[in-house]
Amino acid sequence: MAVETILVIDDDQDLRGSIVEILSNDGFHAVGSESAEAALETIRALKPSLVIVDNMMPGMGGMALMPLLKKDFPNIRIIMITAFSTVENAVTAMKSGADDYISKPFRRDELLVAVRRNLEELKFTSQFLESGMDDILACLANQIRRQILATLACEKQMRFMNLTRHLGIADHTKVNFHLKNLKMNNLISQDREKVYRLTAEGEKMVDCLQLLSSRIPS
Amino acid sequence: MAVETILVIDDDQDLRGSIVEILSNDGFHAVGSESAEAALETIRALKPSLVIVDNMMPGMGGMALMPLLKKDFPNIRIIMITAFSTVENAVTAMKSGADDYISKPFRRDELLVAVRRNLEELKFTSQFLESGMDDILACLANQIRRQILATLACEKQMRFMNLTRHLGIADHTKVNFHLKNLKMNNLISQDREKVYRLTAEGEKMVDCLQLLSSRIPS
DNA sequence: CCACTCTGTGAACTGTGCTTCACATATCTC
DNA sequence: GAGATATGTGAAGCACAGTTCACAGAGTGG
Repeated sequence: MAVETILVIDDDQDLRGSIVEILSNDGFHAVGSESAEAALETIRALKPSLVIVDNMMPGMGGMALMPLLKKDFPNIRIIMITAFSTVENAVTAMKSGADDYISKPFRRDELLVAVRRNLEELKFTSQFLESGMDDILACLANQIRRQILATLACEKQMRFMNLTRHLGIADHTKVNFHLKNLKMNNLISQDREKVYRLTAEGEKMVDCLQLLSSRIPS
Repeated sequence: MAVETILVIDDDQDLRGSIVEILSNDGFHAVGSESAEAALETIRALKPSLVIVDNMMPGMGGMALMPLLKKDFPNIRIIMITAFSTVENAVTAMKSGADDYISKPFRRDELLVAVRRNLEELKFTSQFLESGMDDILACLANQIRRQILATLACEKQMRFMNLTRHLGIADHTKVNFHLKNLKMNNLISQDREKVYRLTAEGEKMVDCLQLLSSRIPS
């Protein structure tokens, strides 16, 4: 999370150099690549957050590169440089998978604005991809587990069979199954005396659930 | 959600009557029942929020009633009246599934405090059982669906194939599957021009997810 | 009109989450 | 120490979510 790396792909060395320079001066870690083919390796090595690519290049153009890129690195943002400011170019750029585009010729601040905007959006969307998210949400998407959390939030601590009776569930192994799940997700813990409690994270989730339930239309 | 209904089960008519009176005077809708057997029908009919039951009764005692009750109506709270204030009685009461207990003899305010506390906790825990909760959370517990939500939150509106390319997913039918799911849960909508957008509820969920992700430890 | 993209449906397959049952160890109580 | 209760494991089965594939009507552009 140090500095954002940006890869600039353009066969025109002058343009490429000047883009890299502009970005570098603005505090980004910018790297250039003179062809799409060469870029693929660089991307694999550097894992840039953002790629700026010219759509008109000898060999593989930007249009062809983008599907490949999106497929292997879905969370890399792509800004395409289109030849001239025509609606048509813009549309085709977006259609082939670009997240944004700028048209030649562009000013320094046009470039920087586009870059910053896309990095912002990237930060926003990548929040939703955080690894733990799936597990936590799947864990919460079960009535019994939420009931357990709610109960522990009220009673602070509880033993196994006590909890089972409290929930009115006949089969204790069923409760055990869900307790294990909650434990795996670090929402509850069990001390030496076998007493179950909410963890700090568990309490946070209880808060979140309360907030969520207040937002769900009845 | 009008007035909370409370069922009082006690074979002692004097005690039962006075409890019902105390509760009624405090604004609750209190009903009496003279045996556990008779109570079961009343419960089925009235769906009370809370049941107050004496554990020493001819016929089925409170102890025997509670597992039955919890099984059929897991979200009814049970307060047990124990004969005398002994630790032993309290423990066995809780062990057999009571949510709370009061010991004879008790004062008016002891009763009311216990009733209010349990109704509070009931309100809290029943939030977590809301029907829509399972569906929404299960819907959010999927990376692709969250990605779609995030994308729509950024771009406001998007067509099908545009979205598909943006996500970098090769198989469009896969995206379609998740879109359908999101639509079913009213998080996104589609107008006549086939443009997908977040619904109001979808936007709320995006907010919730953002909040959630900030609370999950990296 | 032909070709191509867009948008979507339905069926087959697969993995996994949840439940249930049978059984195994502790732990407590008398 | 014997019997009950508490706590937990592991395997079998079921249902369902997610993926993939084959296909099809609707639009669109040349």
